Amino acid sequence: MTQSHLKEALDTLKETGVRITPQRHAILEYLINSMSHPTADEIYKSLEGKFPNMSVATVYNNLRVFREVGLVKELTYGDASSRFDFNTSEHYHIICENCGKIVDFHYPGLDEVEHLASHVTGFKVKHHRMEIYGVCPDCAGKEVH
Amino acid sequence: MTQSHLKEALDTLKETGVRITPQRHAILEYLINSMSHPTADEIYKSLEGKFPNMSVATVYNNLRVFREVGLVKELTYGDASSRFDFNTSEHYHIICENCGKIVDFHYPGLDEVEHLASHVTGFKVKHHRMEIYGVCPDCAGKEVH
DNA sequence: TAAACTATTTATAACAATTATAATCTAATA
DNA sequence: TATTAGATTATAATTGTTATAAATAGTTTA
Repeated sequence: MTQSHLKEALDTLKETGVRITPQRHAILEYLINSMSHPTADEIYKSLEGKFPNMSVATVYNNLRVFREVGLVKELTYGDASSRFDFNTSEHYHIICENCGKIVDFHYPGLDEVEHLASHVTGFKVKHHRMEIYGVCPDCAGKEVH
Repeated sequence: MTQSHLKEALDTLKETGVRITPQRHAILEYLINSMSHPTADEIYKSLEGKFPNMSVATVYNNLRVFREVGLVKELTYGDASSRFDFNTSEHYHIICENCGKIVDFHYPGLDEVEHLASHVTGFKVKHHRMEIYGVCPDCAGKEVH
C-alpha cells in the first residue's frame, strides 16, 4: 500500500517533469511512511543519517514542489511551524490540545456546507479544511487542571 | 451593536481582573469595528496615529491577554502572520484564494461531526474549526489562469 | 497623602521558521 | 564532449513573534 503510494507519487513527478533526485525520493518516502504529520525540520533531522550534507533549504524547496503538484498538503495550526501531510484520500484531522498529536479522521466530506457557503457568500468554492480539537485517550487520564 | 460589544468586552476584562488601559481600549475597539480580521501589525499601524509611542509588543501582549479571557480568536492560515477575530457568535470563515479576503459565514455548527470524531477516535472533543476556500465575487470576473 | 507594590508599556534584543542568493554540483541534451 | 538547465548546498537575509529589562502608571496599604 505504502509502496503503491510511492510509485504513484513518482509517476506524478515524472508526468509533471519534476526530476526525481535521491533527496526527493527520500523525503517522499519519509512522508508516506510517517503517520505523524512531520514538520520540515523533523524531516530534515530524520534524513541526516542518509544525507549528512542535505540542506534544510532542500527540504523546504521540495516540500513546496510537492505541494505545487498536489502530492502534499501543508497544515498550519497555531504553533510555530507548518506540518506536512502526504495527500492521499480526503480526510480531516483531530488534534490533541495536551500533547499535540494529530490523528487522521475520515468523514464523508461536507459538500452541503460548501454549497451553502457558496450560496450565501457568492464565492466560487474550491475546497475546505476542518480540524477538531480535544484531548486524546492517552492524555485523558493524566489531564491536569 | 458595536457599542454593546465593546461594553460587554470591557465588562469581561473587569470581571477577570484585567486593567483597562487606553491601549487595550483602542485595540479592542479597533478589533470590534474591523470587519477585516486584521494582523497584529495592521492593528499596530492603524493605531500609531493615536499612540505614536505604542510598541508592537503591546499589541501582541494584549492580543494574547484577550485570547486568554476568550474575547478574541487567533486565526492561523497558511500565510505568514496570524489574524485576530473578535469573538462574537460562532461562525466560520470563507477565504478568497485570489485576494486573501476573509468573510464571515454563519452556519448551525457541526455537532454531528464532533460526535462522530469523538466516537471514532476516542478523543474528548472540545471544539473545531473550519475554513472554506474559493474565489470571491470581486475576483471571479478578473480571475487569471 | 506618601510609600510600597504590582501591572503595563516601551524599547530593544533574541529567536525561530522560512525564503532568497550565489556558488557548486548533477544530469540531460545537442 | 560541451552546453545548458535544474537541483543542492551553504549561508545570509527576512519576518513574525517572544523575551528582557527599564521606565511608567495605577493600586493598595500604612
